[in-house]
Amino acid sequence: MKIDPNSSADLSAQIAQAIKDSIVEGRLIVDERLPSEAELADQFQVSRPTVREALKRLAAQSLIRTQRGAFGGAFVNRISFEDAYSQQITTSTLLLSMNAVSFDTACEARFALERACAPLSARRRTPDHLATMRAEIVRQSQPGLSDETFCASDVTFHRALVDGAGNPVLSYQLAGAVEAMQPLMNMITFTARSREVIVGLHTRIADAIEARDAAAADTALVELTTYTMTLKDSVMAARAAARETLGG
Amino acid sequence: MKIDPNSSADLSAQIAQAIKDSIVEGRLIVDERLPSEAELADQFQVSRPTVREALKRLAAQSLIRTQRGAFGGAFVNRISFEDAYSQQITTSTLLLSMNAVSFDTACEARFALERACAPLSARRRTPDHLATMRAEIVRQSQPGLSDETFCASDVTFHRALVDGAGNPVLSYQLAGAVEAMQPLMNMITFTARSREVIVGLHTRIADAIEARDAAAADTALVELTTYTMTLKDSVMAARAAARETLGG
DNA sequence: AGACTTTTAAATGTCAGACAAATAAAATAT
DNA sequence: ATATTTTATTTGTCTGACATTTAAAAGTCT
Repeated sequence: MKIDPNSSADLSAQIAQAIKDSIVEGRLIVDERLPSEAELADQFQVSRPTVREALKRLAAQSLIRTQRGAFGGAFVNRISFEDAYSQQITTSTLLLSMNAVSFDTACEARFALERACAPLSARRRTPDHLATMRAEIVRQSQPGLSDETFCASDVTFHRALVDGAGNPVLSYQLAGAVEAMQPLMNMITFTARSREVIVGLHTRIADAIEARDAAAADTALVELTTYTMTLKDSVMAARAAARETLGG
Repeated sequence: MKIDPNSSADLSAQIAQAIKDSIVEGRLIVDERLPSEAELADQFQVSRPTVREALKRLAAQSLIRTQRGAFGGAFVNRISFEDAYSQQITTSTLLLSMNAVSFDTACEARFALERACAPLSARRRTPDHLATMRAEIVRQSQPGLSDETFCASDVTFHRALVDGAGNPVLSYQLAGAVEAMQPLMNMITFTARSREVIVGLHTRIADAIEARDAAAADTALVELTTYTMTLKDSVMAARAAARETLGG
């Protein structure tokens, strides 16, 4: 692990990259202890605060964890799905909220990925997954639900569908797509009528998953996609009209 | 933004979380300048090194960037797809390499997601995407290619297929799944015979995408999935047999 | 001998103060 | 008007110190 003191990059960034490379390429293995901060400072010929900044960069990516006290130190972390989930959700949310992505693009990606999970979910879902879906459908049918609650329930429903596939990698990938869409979905479920339609489609999806009927699940998902896009278009049109009225 | 000095968590972690929340929830917007390190230290009632550790955590997640000099400082970063890609790839690679995921699970996820892209790619692929796919097929047909080169080309081929869908969110999601699989794929393409079959299937996929035939592309992808799993099983069996011989 | 308590050493967490280096605005000189 | 120099601000880095945590080691009591 070498660093270049004359490089334009920060020393702490270079050190973090060097250690990261060691982890990714397997030179440092899970639960292995890194040298102490003082030793690292000595090895890289920098001060301890610089080493610490590098270690904090790695900790922020869940690549290491630190423990205080004698025989403490920095240890290579076995990255968990939970860690990966939350990173994924944060990144996806920011990508969408910073307007780098249109609603259409995000929506298309989300439903394309979800359709990929549906056949697997039809085959492998457990009674637990089904129970979650049914429970959320009941919740969504309650009158007077806030948009936030409705959409949170929507997310739970779809995550149960995805988790039903029994593939943690798919769950991890979809977590970002589904959760990040929630704020965007909030704005299109404000009428009782649109909620009714969504609940109806959710019921058809749950029925199909229960019957292990992949084709029916796919059909319902496609309809939900189409309906979501339609709703979004009408919301946009209504807003444009409102602006027109105000402007004129 | 408040922090609790008596909490068990590090001050720098708390500060990083507080600022992160401000960004995710929109109180800090893209390109907005954060207070200087000295001001932050004052606000949070901590020292500058502690503030710096917090900022480095955020920089590691591409949430902020820093600039030296007068009128420099820390600015909220507009997260780019490139940043998101590389984070995604690192996380996925680590998840797989740390053995949290079996080959079967990773493979299933990868091809399920890829099948989700294929119909979109058949509809929207540009001549550029097709040209990349064809070029990589030619490369893969060359004799004497190293496993690494063959698999790197494989990744490029599949990324062209995915990018053909013209949906950056899908490309971003798939980047992790496809790239992270590469090291695992390396071990199953060591015979000329298996490469021939893979190239044949790639050709069928490219043909289908060129003809905008989504169904044919899907069929070929399914066959590629099956074949990949078969190859992996035979590799595993061969290894087990080799161990048996050595052990007996 | 065994169980409990105290000591100790090592490591991270935090702080204070200083200087270096970069950078853009402001002031100055041409 | 342009080019150069100065200056103030801010991040990057270093040194040295102390606080806190922790587990092993040593000591003490039964």
